[in-house]
Amino acid sequence: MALHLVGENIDKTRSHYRAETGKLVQLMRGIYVDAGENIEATVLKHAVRIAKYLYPNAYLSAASAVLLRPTRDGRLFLSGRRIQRTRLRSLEIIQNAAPDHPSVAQAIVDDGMGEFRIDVSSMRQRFLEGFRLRSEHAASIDETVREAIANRLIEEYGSAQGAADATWALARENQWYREGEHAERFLLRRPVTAEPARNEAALDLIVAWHGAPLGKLTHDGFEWRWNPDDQNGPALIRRTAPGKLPPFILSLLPEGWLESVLNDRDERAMLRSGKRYMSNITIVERASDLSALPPDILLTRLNGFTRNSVFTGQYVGPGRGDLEQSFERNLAEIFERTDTPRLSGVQIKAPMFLDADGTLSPSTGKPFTHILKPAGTGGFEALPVIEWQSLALGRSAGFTTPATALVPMPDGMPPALLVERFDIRTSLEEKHLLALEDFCSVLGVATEAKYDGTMERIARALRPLSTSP
DNA sequence: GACTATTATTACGCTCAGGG
DNA sequence: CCCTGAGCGTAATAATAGTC
Repeated sequence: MALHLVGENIDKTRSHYRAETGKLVQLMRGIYVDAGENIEATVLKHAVRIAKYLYPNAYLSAASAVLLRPTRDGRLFLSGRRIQRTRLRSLEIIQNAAPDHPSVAQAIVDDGMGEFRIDVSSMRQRFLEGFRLRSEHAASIDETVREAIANRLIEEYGSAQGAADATWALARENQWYREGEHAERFLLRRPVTAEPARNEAALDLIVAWHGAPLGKLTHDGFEWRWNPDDQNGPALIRRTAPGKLPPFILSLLPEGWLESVLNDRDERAMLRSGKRYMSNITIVERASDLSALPPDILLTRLNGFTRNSVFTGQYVGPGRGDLEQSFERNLAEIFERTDTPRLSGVQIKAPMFLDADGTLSPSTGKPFTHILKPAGTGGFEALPVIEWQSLALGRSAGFTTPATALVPMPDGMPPALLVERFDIRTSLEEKHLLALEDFCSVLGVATEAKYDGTMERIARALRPLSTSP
């Protein structure tokens, strides 16, 4: 590792000591490089990382937003609150003042020291930046790059007029009227040449509900896009914040324990590593994958294998094993396969399948009919029993509750709670199709803010959506 | 762990080049 | 000739790397 940043991968005392003993060379306050290596090359290689370290609030703009590295002559373009020029050896970081409401997206950059995220100008923003007057940023966008951006915009918005309208919307917000006008003229004047430039990092996923495609979810390296198919069913997935993952999809993604177990870097990696989700949703890369996945249909009911609220079938899921291996690690292993359903929610849960002879096994490659909630550790051992108790109380008070049972667990573990899914079909002929949506996705609230809501807020959000308020 | 020195941030004023 | 926008410098202040 050739670059050392105080507060990121080295601490201030160590960096000072190593600089004093000649092992490191200080370039600027907080920025060090190995003394033995080619300093010029190191600076240029990690230019974006250095820029983010120095100016955490600025975003990459103009040519740098396209390249995600400095230009050939060593210039890196940022936009932020103020104008600032910083020179580090052969690298020049040029910052200009950002407009009031810039449109930025996140890009993922890997300079050999690991991936990190940085804000960059969106396509529309970049296009407008190219028409700024007397700006070095604008000059960095040459004719071919401008042409490429225009093509991407036309592709994204369907037509030159659509792209011009979208660009105008952003221009108006920032009072960049002159730039908006130039951009429109550029888009409408030129003959439309169809040369779809595809990004290697792009992702093209099919989202299906009960096995039938609902639409396409694409990621172009910067932003998510949701394109629904023509259909007459309910609009299950609404796109609220442009460029972001639709909240409905976001609410299906693993969180808490499962998220840490899967160890996926971001939403893209998560969606690529899993195929099956709650609410009868499948997300796959190829249409052929859809038919290969088992349909989630409830054929064996739990009450057939329950006596006195205790499960009487055979549990063949993961156990604790010998002392070395923990149950959580064994459970995590079933999620290594992409056809194991993913569950949202913070607690530990496992997707299970109950077959006709009462065998309860993980849903890997099998239908997902029941949810197993094992006991936690560190004071949460009794949670399944408490949850079972609450459901039983609710049932006797007249509430409709799903079928539940306590499952005796192997290796001396406390019992787990088994809950029957009520959102899946009970036969192939069944015409009722259900989907569940949590209020995070209805309200468009980040999953971290899950427990911050109020009843009033929920009621207000529900009223305009409901057909029988 | 506490003090010192450097740098980002902010506001404001000045200059320069285009445009009307 | 004036107005406007981009870029730069300066001074005061806040944050934190550097130093002991």
